[in-house]
Amino acid sequence: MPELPEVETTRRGIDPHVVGRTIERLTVRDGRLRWPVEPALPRKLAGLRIASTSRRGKYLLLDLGRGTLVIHLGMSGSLRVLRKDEPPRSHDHVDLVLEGGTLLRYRDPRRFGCWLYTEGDPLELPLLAHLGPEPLSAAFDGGHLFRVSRRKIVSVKNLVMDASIVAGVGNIYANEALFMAGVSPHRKAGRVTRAAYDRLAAAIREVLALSIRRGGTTLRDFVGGEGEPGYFAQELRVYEREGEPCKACGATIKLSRREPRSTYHCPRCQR
DNA sequence: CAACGGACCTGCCTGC
DNA sequence: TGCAGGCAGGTCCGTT
Repeated sequence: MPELPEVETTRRGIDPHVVGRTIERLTVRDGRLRWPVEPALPRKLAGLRIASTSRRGKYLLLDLGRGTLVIHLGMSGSLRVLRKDEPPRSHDHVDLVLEGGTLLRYRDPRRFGCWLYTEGDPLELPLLAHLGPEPLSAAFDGGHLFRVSRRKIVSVKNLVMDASIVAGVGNIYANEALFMAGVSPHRKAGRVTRAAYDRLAAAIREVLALSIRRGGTTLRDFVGGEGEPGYFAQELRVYEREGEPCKACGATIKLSRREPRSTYHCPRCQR
């Protein structure tokens, strides 16, 4: 479910409710996530204070002073701030109970997410260390995409969805950014020009930033930290618009399932 | 090393 | 109505 804008929306939603708060306890109802939640985690977290929140790609980081909690929402995860007496529902696998009447509740039906804790530098975890630049940082631009794509035969869409190339771009925003840049998702990455990569990098930044301003994209079940849906779905130009007219030229939006993920594009606007 | 497919899960929708 | 099949916002890992 969540790509970078949804994770950032979640971070912004929970931040004012959790920063400065002390962890009373961690309740793990079902620790069978992507990697099992370590049994010692509740003991390690109790009494620690949340100093700040941050994000790297689609990973959410809670700085606890002594260590860092690293949370990923997988395909179906969400985090919400709730009152402590709110009864848990199905798939509410983890509660971070805070002093003062609130808790941070993690729901993840598919259990593709994770809760990890490290006392070292979280950015040096193998999971995070190989991530490419943050798309909203100065380190990410068309030159970067051009350099890392030479001689590659994967499609340009698969290239920008590779987290080691650029962090946080998933299927929705890859489709949207390629449309905005006028680049066909099916082109081989190594054959895309420098000028097209300049447009694509700009489009990626633009679409992510705009979606964050809209609170992310809610297609089915995404909610931010305060339970609110995101409103970017109404601005999608190609994603899940198969058979509908292109908003720019009127041509029919095409869907291809020949790639691992559904790929939408306008055959007239994107070359 | 790059590229690909399978794997991990549940829910929801479609079509027979 | 039931059930099989396909699909969904992610991404690691093993095999070519």
